Amino acid sequence: MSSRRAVRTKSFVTAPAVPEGADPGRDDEAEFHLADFLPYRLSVTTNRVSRAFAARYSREFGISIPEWRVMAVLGEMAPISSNDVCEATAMDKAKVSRALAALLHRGLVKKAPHPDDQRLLRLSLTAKGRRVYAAIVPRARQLEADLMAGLTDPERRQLDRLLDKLQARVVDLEG
Amino acid sequence: MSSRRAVRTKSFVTAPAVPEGADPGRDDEAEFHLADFLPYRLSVTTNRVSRAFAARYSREFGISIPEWRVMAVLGEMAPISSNDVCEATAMDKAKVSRALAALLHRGLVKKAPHPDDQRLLRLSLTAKGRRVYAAIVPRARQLEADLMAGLTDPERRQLDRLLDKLQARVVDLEG
DNA sequence: AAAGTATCGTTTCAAACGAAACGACTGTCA
DNA sequence: TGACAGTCGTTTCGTTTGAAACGATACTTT
Repeated sequence: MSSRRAVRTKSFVTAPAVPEGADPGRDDEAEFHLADFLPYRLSVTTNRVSRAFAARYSREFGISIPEWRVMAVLGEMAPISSNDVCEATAMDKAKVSRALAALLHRGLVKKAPHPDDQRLLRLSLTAKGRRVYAAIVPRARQLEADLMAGLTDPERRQLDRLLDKLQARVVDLEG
Repeated sequence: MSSRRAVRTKSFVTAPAVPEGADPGRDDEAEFHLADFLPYRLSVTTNRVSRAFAARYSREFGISIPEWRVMAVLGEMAPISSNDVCEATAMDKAKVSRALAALLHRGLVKKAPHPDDQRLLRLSLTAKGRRVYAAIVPRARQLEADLMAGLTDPERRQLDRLLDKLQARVVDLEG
């Protein structure tokens, strides 16, 4: 693959690659190409992945991604509080609250007051919720496997490592 | 890094790691950990990157990410149509239309009718838009460099390759 | 104990979103 | 030519989003 920039098939573009204002004689400032810009590429790829997964979860289980995340952490470490869910899912509390409302309404999750601190909830899956969870987990694994099918094992480990590094880096950048 | 699962500092969790319903005796079905689930990790990392970048663009140039993307492709290949912008930015036409409205309003972009096809727009940066563009591009490059600072050159190339592969893969998954 | 501060989860609010409807224009086919 | 189908960009509609306000509970300080 020489360049990532797609050949646009139906375009009337006839302009030179260098915009009017630029001095074509010198290019110490190389052109900027959005298609090669990592944050852009990261965003596009990730959004596509999220959309594809959301479509599957919705079609097969009638569940959204925020709801799936909540179920995932409840299946993993219930009983926990809403705040704990926030931390474990990297979602803000409003989003978690809304996802929980939907899951409670559908009887997949139950909440009880925490005995020692009335501000906290004790959230867990219901029996029905556990059944759904048991059905989703293998499906999620399968989808992940499909997504990673083009990668070798060392590549997957590498991707994992690289995401860790970016993650660490962006935490600085945010502050 | 042995495990990615964070030690939650303030939690009342006392439940066993294996949920009630599971049979602790056999674990042919290994536990599922959201924190190790690639689509989740991809999403969290990317969203953080996007938020960090959005904050910078907004603070330093008063511009949103959709607006920045539109300016980026216009700086790169104006004059083009709105549809061309859609393709080049991977945004849907409504989003592009709204970003354009804002940029037109601020005098950073101009639009003209296409002479051969009255349905099409001929979009390009204004002189002011080009000045802003010239200011943002190096800044974007700098932010990208900051983000990638923890990676070696081979790692960056590898990340690029891996994103390409995922991208190719997810296009299948979507259909 | 009373007052002041902090935390938890819900709700409100305005902004941003994508899907779909739309008007305007072009190309096709009879 | 006239109908019909397709494309382009805008707008509308209902949903989702995060920030902030909120009531309720817990902790701290006096």
